[in-house]
Amino acid sequence: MNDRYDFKTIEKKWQNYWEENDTFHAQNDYTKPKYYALVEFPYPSGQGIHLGHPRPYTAMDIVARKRRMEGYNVLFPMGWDAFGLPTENFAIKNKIHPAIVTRNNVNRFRAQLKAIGLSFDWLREVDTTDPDYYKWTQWIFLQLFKKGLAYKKEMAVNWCTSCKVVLANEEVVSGVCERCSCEVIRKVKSQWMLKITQYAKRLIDDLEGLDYPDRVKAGQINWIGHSTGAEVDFSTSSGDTLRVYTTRPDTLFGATYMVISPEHPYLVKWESLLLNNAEIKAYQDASARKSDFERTEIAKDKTGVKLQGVTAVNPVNGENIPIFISDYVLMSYGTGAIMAVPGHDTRDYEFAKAFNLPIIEVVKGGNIEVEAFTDCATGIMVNSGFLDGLPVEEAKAKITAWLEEKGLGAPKENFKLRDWVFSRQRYWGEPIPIVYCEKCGFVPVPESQLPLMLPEVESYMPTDTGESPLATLESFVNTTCPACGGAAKRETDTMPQWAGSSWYFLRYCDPDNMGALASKEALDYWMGVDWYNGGMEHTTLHLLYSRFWHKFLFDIGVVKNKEPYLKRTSHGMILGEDGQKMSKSRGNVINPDDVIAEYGADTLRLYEMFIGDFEKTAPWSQSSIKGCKRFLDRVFGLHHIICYTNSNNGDEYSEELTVVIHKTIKKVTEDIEALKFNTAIAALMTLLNEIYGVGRISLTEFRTFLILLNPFAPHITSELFKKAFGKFIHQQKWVEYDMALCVDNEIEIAVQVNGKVRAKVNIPSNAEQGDVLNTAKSQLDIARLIDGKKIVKELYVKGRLVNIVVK
RNA sequence: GCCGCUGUGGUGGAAUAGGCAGACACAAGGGACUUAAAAUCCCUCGCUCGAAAGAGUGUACCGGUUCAAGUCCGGUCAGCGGCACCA
Repeated sequence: MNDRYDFKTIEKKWQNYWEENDTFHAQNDYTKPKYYALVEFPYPSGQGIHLGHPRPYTAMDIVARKRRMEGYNVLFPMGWDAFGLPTENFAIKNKIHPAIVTRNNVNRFRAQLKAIGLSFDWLREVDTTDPDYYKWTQWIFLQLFKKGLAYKKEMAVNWCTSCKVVLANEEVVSGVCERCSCEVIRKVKSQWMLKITQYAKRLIDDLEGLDYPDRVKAGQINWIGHSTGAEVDFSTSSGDTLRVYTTRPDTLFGATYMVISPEHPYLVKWESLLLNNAEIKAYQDASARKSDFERTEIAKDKTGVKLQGVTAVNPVNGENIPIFISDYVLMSYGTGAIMAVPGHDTRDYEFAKAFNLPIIEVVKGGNIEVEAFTDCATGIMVNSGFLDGLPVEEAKAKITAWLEEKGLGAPKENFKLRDWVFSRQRYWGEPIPIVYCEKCGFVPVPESQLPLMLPEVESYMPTDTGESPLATLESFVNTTCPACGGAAKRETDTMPQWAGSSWYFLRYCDPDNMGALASKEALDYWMGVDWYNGGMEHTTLHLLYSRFWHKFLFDIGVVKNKEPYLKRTSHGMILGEDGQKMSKSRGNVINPDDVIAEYGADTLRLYEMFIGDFEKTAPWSQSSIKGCKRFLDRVFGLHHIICYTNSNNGDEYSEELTVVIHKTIKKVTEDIEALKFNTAIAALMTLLNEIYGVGRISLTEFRTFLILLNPFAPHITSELFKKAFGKFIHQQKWVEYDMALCVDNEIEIAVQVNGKVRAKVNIPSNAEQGDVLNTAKSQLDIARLIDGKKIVKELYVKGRLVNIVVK
């Protein structure tokens, strides 16, 4: 036998075997216990996979392979989130149809993933750009529309000047486009919206009981931004009332002015009463021109204009107070109007200082000469009439009840979450299946006509008017109204990339179903996803969107679980060798294809898992990976020391290895579940070192070792197992350990005097405390140290150490 | 500002539930084998003093609790990620 492990041949051989035999195809055998392991499907970019892809994929592959050996019917699928801008931009630039670009990219991705030896069920592959798939994306949209959760609205949207496309708030990062880093401005457009806000409360509440990392839950809760308070009506001199939302109704006595958003309809309605319309108009224009980002960037200096000609009345004390417009009040949150309490709100304080407005202390505890006092926990009400002397929380309840009684206000909860802007003016997305008829309004395309196919166009270029390229296609646009049969026009916007990924995990359950997004039986059996691993960057995007869609599908009876994912984990990023994010511009990109060519897929897998804590970022190292290669070469070399005769130990392990093997089984079994792949591998390395220390390995031991290593390094273990046992390792059962055999008979413990280790002694692991202490004290080093001293305390921590405290 | 997280050798990182800090690797140094190199094998490897035995010291910093603290508590500093005029 050649001593060097020929990974190129062997890995290819097993990949071919798995492929030809559909080894990892999940059968719809509903009698077996199921396990659904899911990883986020990739966007098949033109660059192929990068080193970040194999990390989560290998991790869940390890879980999937282990689960199969544990007897589960495992669904571990893969697909392509293939609609999207980069493909479209590439298509425009190179004059190739985006569908062809997609097909090429997908083929490359698939080949690359297969070369890693991932045990995906390739018979269940899905592609969001496949009409048989997006038919159901459109179908879900229609259900949303029918339930009033999809609506069209004229609104200021985030407009990327380079992509010429509307972006969701979530896609705007620091004022620039998440994808191209170009400027994002505000532009008024008519957009399809999804009412995710209607699910805001449930999206928070149902997080309870889900096995998600706290940082993910906290991220979503923050993003949804729930608050409770009250709405209060302020009468004004126009005769109209202005309604405000406040989380601090207790401070109502301290409200010395009001501020409304520059876009507030009050300004239009009462324009005739206002004496300084020119000034107001100038301010409105200035803030309209600012992007959301600019508006929040200059947060430091408060600006605004006082309305001349109208005033408001504070409902609790009847005081006349001025009304301002300022862009620190957003029309999109609450009522677009606030009562300003400068004594107890930092922003109001700044504004009051800038405009020299009165500041009244109504909560005692701080120093409002210096800054606003905002602490709700310790403050006591003052200067507040019937609220005086109450703690803040009691005052909130009392004033809210009072307002309700007087008909001036009511309790109210609010969310920062906004509805989901669902329109994109691009070609490469799912057409929105809606027809606009002058007579009937927005009419859904009949479900029997789905999929509404993406038509062929001459050019995919977005138009300068901001319309989708589909708008230039008269044969597509002009149609008849499904309701009245009259002339009508099709919607030409397409869906955002998040649409297809909001339900793809359902399609995997039954990917070829032509009559439903998946059969009821398949969904009932496979859902929910038992373990979903993916990136932190999707906390407020994909993860939130898909939870929303799933809840909707639950409400209309399509799925039986109100939550799609039972358990969510997140992996850390792989950085370049310089500790920076890998990027072409930094020149620190390492190509997985090259790594596989040089070291093999098993080594890549092993190193990706060994590199560090799975949940944290880790820098790649071209030299550290060699350790994993060496390990596998040494595993291959085990055939030199196999004891084939093996006559006297049957199913048992040898005396020298029994404990370390049981310990390793326990460690690997538990560490995989806890995402501690790095220490699981370390334990296998330790075991291998022990085996080489002993100098021989029995077939039973070899078998156990290979099974433990198999999820991490499936190719080499499949080969060695087949050679040694003539069987397939993926058909074996996972190995078990005996707790009683995880401890050595004799163990070494530390002996401390006053908390410092002064000696080590060997004791039987089951020794009694008294015997251990006597042994410890009889040690020369210890006897010397405690001689003549008074023993204050003696402790024995079983199996660990002895501590003798002396004075 | 708010929320979440992190800080351990030359490097990546270990350390159960408060119980021997540095597992497992990488790099480095020394040695064996080799004409030589690669590969492989053996040894050393936190820091200070010491030839060694050994002693002292050490988990960002300051303090506390404890027989015992990387781990728990209080405070400080530094860094990372997310949100950010949300009333």
